[in-house]
Amino acid sequence: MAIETYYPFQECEPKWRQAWAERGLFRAGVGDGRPKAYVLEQFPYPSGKLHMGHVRVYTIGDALARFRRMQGYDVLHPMGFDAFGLPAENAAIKHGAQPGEWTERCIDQMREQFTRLGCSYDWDREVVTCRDDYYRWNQWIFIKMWERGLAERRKAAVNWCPKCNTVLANEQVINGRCWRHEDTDVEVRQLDQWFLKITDYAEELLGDLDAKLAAWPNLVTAQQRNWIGRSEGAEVVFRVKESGEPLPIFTTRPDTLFGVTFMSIAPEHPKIMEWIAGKPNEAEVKEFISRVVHEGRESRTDEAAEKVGMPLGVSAVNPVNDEEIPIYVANFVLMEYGTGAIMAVPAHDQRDFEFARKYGIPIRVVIQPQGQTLDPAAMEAAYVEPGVMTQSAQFDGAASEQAKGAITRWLAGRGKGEPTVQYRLRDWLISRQRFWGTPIPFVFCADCGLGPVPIDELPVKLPKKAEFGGEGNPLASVREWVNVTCHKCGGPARRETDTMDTFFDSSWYYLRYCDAHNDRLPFAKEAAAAWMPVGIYVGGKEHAILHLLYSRFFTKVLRDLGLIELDEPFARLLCQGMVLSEGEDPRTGEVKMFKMSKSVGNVIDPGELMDTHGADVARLFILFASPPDKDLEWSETGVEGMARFVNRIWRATQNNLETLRAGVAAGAEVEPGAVEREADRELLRRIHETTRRVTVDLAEREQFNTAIAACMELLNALNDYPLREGDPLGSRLAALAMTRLALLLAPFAPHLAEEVWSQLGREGLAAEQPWPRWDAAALKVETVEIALQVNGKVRARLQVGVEEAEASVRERALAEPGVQNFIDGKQVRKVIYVRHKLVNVVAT
RNA sequence: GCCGGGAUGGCGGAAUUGGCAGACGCAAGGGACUUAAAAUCCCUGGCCUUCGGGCGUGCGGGUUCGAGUCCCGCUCCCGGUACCA
Repeated sequence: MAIETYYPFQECEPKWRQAWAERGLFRAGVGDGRPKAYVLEQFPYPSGKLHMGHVRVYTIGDALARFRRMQGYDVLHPMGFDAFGLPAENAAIKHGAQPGEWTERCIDQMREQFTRLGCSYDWDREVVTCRDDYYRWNQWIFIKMWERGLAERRKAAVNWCPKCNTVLANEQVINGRCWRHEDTDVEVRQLDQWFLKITDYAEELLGDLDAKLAAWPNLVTAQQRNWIGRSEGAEVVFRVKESGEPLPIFTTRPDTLFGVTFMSIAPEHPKIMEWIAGKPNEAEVKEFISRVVHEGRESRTDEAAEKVGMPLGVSAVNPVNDEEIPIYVANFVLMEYGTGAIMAVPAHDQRDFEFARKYGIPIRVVIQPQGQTLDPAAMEAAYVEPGVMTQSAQFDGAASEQAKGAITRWLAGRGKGEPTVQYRLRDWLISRQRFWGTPIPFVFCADCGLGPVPIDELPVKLPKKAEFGGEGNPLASVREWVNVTCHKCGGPARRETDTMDTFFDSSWYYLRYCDAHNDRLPFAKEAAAAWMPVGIYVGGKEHAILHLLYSRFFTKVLRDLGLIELDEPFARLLCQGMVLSEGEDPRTGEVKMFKMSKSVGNVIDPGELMDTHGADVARLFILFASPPDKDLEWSETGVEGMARFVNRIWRATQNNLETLRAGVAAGAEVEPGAVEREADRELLRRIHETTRRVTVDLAEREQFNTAIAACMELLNALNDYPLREGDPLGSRLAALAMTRLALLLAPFAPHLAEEVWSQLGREGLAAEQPWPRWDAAALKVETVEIALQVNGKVRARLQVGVEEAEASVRERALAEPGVQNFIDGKQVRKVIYVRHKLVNVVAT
């Protein structure tokens, strides 16, 4: 009989995908009372092509979903497309197509690739954000937010990317540059824009990180904590000497108030122009401000940038001691944070210190380090640590940490200040001057002003066609779309042409999956309650702030709108690492591991990989090569090694097909009590041990690499097992091992699992089998090998009975020649006994 | 600077609660089969060694009978973030 040496994945894989589809195995919520589980991966932008990073996330998610399904859960494992956004619009400009047509083509291609990878999605629930049956609910939610005062249009200094031709959210500005255009500095413009008041939720977003997201990676919660940036301090009301008007500042160091020797305010501060109008220094100050502002935010906010300023010729009065101090305009003060004005304490703040030295402003020490005395003239840097209060009137001698509260209370008692909390988090700017997004459903009427489109007129659909490539937002040039009649007065009105940030779309899509076809609401409350929260969410850490923070915000808003009863959307979060491969740095020529990218020339195409080795080898390799949260180093030889593993399984099946089938026919279940021979017991123990390890790795640890390693060990054990002709128990055992291996591999290599399952003559599909259980009785051994140590070093080993008494083990251990040699001539001080592990003899 | 993560053979990585470091795989060397190669199968392998043993998880200390694992102090690497008052 000719034996097939290679697993014929080309024939097997499509066959099993069809079988799954026909059985409808992946449909969720078919109402049979099984417990529910929600496994979700971040949906992709439909570029048209899966890259290796996609393969990694979706393989991880699919393995978890398949596992839970076999465990008996009713699993919701959906997929969709984050389909609005600039690339489609750029493609439209480049190829002369409409963004919608281009996007739908890409979606078809990607859906095909997902299927080819063997992903077990419930496609009935597909969500595509650029279709009006989805984005109408964006508009609906937006209007509900507006009604609650959570969405508003206002004039503000906003970030503008000249390449995207649109504004950006704060979260989309990285080091002063556009998140999509690393080479493009963001400009600041004063514009009327739509904001979502995420700052209203700052405290809850922060608090729930600790209270409810203990199962999230530290990396993500820490980044969110930083981003929200809560600072406790005090608002202190200084007064302008000349006019008496209040000039509040925010500080986290009220303990240093007596050391204030000047004040700095932001160049954009609205008071400046009032103060200098008609003064001799007016031209000079204006020139300075103009220079600083034009210098650009990027260089101005660089910490290394020189601190420069200019006195305004106006003084402030310090509320703690009525001292008059000069007010400077300074380049490093930000208008957006606090009040745009800061009290300056050169002795205890490094920036103020540098500034004071540069402009000859006095430095007054008000906090002394324990047991030392600082001399302002000799200081080389500000002293920023806590210490003992000095030169601070009645607070002298107190610990500075205590004085913070004391001084704040003193101020509050006199109406000169109060404790406050500042956040770094800014409101979310969500309007974009682009075509390919959800139209913001508002209308401007010259008489009635700004108003929402009535709910029953939603969706406001994008026009089917627009002209791309011209100036500005293409939407604005579609006259018949823009010009409408006001629903209040019937007069002429104009649609808002801004569209929503695509992060709006992705902030609630996971809820839509719960009830994807609802045409009355975004989703029914009961449907969301049935599935939410997402049990495990798999995705990249690049969304640690953006998408994950916005989604948390939306969940809380939707809760407050009464749509759900849920505080946090994602119970667990798994952030997978990047896929790297060897490449050559285009600049330095250095050869090392890089993230796959065209510029480095180290991209591996998943399509080609699946052509060569099949989907299962791709899946297995990507899960095996590295733990999921670490970066993965691509290795062609590693992939080949995985193909060898798959072929070994195949051969182990084919070489003994008759025997294995006979074993299956005879009932491939073997009770632990029924085995006598050592080799049989060993194989049975291995089967159960592997079951245990794979189950624990999947259920509790999300460690696929060790789970697959365990499967490899089981195969090795089976290959070493002396399977003989005419040994019914042996053939049943081997059949059990092989069928078990198929089931344990089913989450990782689903096609292969089906093929082995069916080759061995088992009924049904592997994917619908219950997840195997392990039997503790089969894990039992009669003897274990323990280590014998002398002074902590292993000197011998000993086989001991599992039930053997401690005294007996101690006695035999001491009698071992390997131990005796090392305690000879020494005195035994102590003998440590650890059951089933070791005996350690302490001798000197 | 601050926050988070890491450092284990030639390489990717294991070690689940403080208990035999290096599972599993890759690469390597040797052998079998073959006219030959590929494929496959078998064997070897942390380093050093005077073959007794010694040394080994980034470095230096500590706790412990025992430390990759816990504590203190460093170094380096990766990621995030930063004139945030």
